[in-house]
Amino acid sequence: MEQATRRTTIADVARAAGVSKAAVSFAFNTPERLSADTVTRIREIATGLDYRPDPVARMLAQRRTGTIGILTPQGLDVIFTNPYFGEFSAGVATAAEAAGLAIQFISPLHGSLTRAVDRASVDGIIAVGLGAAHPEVGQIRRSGLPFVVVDSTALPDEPGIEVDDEGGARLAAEHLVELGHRDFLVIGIEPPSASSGMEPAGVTALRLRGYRESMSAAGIELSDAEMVVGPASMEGGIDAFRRAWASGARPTAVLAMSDAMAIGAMRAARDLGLGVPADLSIVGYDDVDVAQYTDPPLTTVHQPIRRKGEEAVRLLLAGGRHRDEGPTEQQHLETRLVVRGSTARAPRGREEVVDDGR
Amino acid sequence: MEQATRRTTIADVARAAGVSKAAVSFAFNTPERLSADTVTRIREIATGLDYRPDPVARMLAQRRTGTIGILTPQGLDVIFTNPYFGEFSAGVATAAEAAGLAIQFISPLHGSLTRAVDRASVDGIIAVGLGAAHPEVGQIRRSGLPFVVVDSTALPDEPGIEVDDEGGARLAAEHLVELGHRDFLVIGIEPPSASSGMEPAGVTALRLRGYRESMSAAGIELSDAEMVVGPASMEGGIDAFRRAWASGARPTAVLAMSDAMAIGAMRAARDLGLGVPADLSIVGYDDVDVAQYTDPPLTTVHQPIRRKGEEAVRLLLAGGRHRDEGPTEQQHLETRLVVRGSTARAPRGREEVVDDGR
DNA sequence: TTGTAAGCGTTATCAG
DNA sequence: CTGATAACGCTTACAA
Repeated sequence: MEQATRRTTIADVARAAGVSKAAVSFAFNTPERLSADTVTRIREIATGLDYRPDPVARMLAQRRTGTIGILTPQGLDVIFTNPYFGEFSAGVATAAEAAGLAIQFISPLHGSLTRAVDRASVDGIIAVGLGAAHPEVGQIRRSGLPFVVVDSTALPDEPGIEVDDEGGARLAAEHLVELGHRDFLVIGIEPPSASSGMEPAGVTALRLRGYRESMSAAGIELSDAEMVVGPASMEGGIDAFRRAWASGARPTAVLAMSDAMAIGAMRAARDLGLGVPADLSIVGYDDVDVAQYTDPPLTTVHQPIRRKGEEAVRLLLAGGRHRDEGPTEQQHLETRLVVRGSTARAPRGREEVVDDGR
Repeated sequence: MEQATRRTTIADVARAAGVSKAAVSFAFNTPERLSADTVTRIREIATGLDYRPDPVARMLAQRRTGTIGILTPQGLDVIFTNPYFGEFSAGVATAAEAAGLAIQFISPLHGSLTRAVDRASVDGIIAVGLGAAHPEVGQIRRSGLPFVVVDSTALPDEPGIEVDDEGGARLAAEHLVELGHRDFLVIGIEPPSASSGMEPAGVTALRLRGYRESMSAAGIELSDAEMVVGPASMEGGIDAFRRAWASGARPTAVLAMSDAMAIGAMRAARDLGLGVPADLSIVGYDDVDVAQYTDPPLTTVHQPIRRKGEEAVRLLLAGGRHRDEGPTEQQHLETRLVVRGSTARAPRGREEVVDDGR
């Protein structure tokens, strides 16, 4: 994979046009500094020679790459196939493109995120799902690169985008409680260290708290046995539900912390002969695009995923955090419940069993 | 978004260690060329000064970026939210990571793909879904960058990955014919120029031919009215089916050229009160992950999406095409039908109406 | 208006 | 075996 022939350089054009390299540069970047006809002459010769400035050389000279990095502790293979992340990236891409910036994914290289950060040539970083345990935050801060964090509640000191995870979870559980459910199964997202999960442990804690608030308001306590975790994927959801079922859980409602897992759980429940929502209600989280296309359509907590991405870029461009700089900026986004078809009143027969719920 | 303080450069380290810049470079890249203790001394000083080589400078000097580009005529927003592309990218990422390469998306910048190509700093390009109408192929070829094409049947002269699109389509239609269906609706992928579609017009033609082959083998001719196109997304599928329905089409089976569209069509059909597969059978194309999780699970044509990505990288690394070089290499991949729950025998009542099929 | 020359931070060449 | 020195290709003060 080597370049075959030598590219035309700015020197070639300069020589051919009988001008200096600077003139050629000006002809492209600051035409107003040159006489109109010199500009056209240079440009003609340049196109004739098929000259295109080398982007790398330009980056070095300008000391900017025109690229912003999306940093994640997960591998690209899981990132690219995760709808939540896809939509987030789409948001980032939209805003970046508008600003004329390219985007680059920074993901563990041969297992090392640190190495990946060192090798990445970007002007700023959007770190998503970084936990407090990730030393990369320090690394980035030391590097002096502006950065913002997303889905990283464990890093309250960093500038970043916040959404009301707890509030959303509260709404989800409340909805179920109002429908008469008392036997729950919570499906959480496994800590990022496990490498295949998509969202950070940070939001897991927050959402769990939200669930609990609504439940205890109704006099329900969630036991440890009523929660199971796994990677935020459809397979993860299937697996999680099966495990819970195998260990005796017989919920009438499940609260999944990601739509992907909710969809998986739905399939697993069906495979076990349960009707959704007749026998089992399911509420997801994120309101990913596909949530509208499952059958039944998924009741879930909506969060503005794409906007999160866009705002992250905006915040980064607006300053992010410079090394040793002042107070941090935070951006808050709303979350709301979207009731669709995967939830219904708790089944009659089961409702009896409720009170010994523990 | 500017860098705050100056980074430590190789010169700083050299000065501090009392050696030349070259020595410092060697200490990291070719330690064996230096005496053991000089190496450790230099390295200590380097880490003490928190020195990390500037990736851009390194790229310029080495004249390689360590990055391969994924080129698409669609915008990143559609790319990132399309499961087919996500899985393909995941494949590319896997192989790239193994080779220590980063990946970069090259997508129209302010509407211009050409501009994006010029600005991209990559060592090689994987172009997906480029039609013959895209002048970028010439641009890349002229640039001397190695490249391979994927999903670009219109470019038979370029090295690339081929899958048996036609054969897969044949199987899909055959399956339906065997189930007694005679009234079809084909949902195709809209030409790339329309900008929101995901897959190229090239495969549309190929798959259509496959459908037709199986049908005419059964004495069925597909009329123009029995085909509708749209962007390869779920919304595209909904819209396509609705349009067809509105203009009077009453098929018992639909052949969708992408799973996303098939899922959308399924939803649209349901919304119109049709049972799937009782009243309407649906076959998709691609066998994207989600196809397993719809209800009913989608019968579809499987193609090895991730492997396509991996093979593309392998082919690129193995040579791709250099400027003005010899014969092209091609890679062929299989395709097969996966029968799941979205297809069933044609409904009795309808089967009568068949023969006036046009 | 245009040219000169000094970087930008590495790696690679080539004497010592 | 080391270590100056020259690329690498472009931008950008500063001169002319």
